Amino acid sequence: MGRKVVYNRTIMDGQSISLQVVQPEGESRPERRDAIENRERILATAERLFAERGVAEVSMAEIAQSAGVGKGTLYRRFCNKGELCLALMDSQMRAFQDERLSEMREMTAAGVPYLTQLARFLEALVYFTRIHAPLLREVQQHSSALDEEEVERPHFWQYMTVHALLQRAVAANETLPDLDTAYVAEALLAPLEANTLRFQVENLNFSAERITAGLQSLVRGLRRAEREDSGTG
Amino acid sequence: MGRKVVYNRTIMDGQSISLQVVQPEGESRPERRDAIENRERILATAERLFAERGVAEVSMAEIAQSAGVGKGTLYRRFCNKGELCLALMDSQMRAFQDERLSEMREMTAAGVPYLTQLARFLEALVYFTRIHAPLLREVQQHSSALDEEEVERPHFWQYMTVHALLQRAVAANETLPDLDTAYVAEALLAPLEANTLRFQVENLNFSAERITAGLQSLVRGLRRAEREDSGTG
DNA sequence: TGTGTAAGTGGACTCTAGTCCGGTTACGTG
DNA sequence: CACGTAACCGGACTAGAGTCCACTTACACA
Repeated sequence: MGRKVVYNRTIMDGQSISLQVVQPEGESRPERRDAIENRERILATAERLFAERGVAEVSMAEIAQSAGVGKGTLYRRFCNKGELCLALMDSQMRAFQDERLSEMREMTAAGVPYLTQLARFLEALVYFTRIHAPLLREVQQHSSALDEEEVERPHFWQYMTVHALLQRAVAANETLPDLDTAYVAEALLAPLEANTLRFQVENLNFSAERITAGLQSLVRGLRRAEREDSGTG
Repeated sequence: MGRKVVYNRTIMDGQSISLQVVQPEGESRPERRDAIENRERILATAERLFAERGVAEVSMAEIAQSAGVGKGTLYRRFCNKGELCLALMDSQMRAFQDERLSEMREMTAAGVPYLTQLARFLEALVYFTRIHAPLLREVQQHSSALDEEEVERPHFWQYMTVHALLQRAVAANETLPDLDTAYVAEALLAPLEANTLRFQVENLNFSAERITAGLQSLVRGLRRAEREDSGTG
């Protein structure tokens, strides 16, 4: 029942940001050669079939058959369809994380306010999520079912990042001091859930720019009004 | 493929709020007696089984069998499990809508700002959603799959309400004038999606009070800063 | 090079959602 | 009361997700 693959996670401590990669190959024995070949064939096949007909229209059985393996083999590597989808995005998710982290380091070095960094992060996330929405939908569908191990859920690092930025914004006096950073992080990420975003883009015809602007207006609302501190004591 | 039951919807036009109930019995022929009996037996059975073992643990086949009808009969009434769940909540959803509408009328009459009304609406919605989360999860799971007829999706009235309140807040000069009310309404409701709320309550141990407070801080952020209008032109 | 064993493999199996369709029955109409 | 028809009914059927388990094989070690 536990997941077979452990993905990388972003770790942001109080002072700095680091990327910690946890790989399954750190274990005792290396993967068997035939297993590696099969895994790669599975991924290549899934990618091709998904591209041809869409993620939702391709069954796990079909992927297995097309890849020339049995269902048992497929499920040994990927507990469910979501995990397979996650694996297909893995390198792009790593790249995205790396880009965000270095961008934030640069902005921090340049003295850009944390709330501005947050707005920028959300903007980037809008584009990333929109592009990968079909795969992410599958991923999130399955991860929401798992109660245990929230830390391992694929988008925990998004939450970590937003939360850390909010905490720093509070520490830097950019917001009201009693902001509930943990909840607000959840609330800001909720409209970026793949399903929700897809609905907004495809059914409501919201553009990515419009969504970004809307999120930024919410972030701006967190800002302590500049004249407030000279007001009623 | 179309839905068998049409539920009530809240209609908020520019000036007033009204509740429009659309009932299937407005059609040509009344329902057959045996059909009515079966429907009631199905609903009672489903309610009992859900209470005993949880919504997710009860299959449609089991409901049909326990109610003494075939699967075909069950699906004739309720296109999917979500619709069945929706039917089980119907009276309570109507009551909730009525309460909100009359509350808002009173508040408007008393001159309560629209953003305050919005905060109050979201608070009530937190409690409602939390209580009905198991059923709502099923409902939302299915409605997100349907692309067409967004107007009919069960929570459209929530969106309508929030959107209308935001529009009035803009008109009443309570917010910045360029607020994207359509998007912000979506964004404020996203963290109240049943799945999301359940995760926050059960896995993160957020209390309803905490969630309400967090949402209120976001709503407060929409408020135009009081001293702003005397500032830079 | 032989061997033990843990990892890998395939496909039959279960479980559930949802569809289909031939037979049945309530009920408005004459 | 007879009758036509549209609504109703039940259960067999399809299809997909995920599980299970007996069989096979790579590979570390002797």
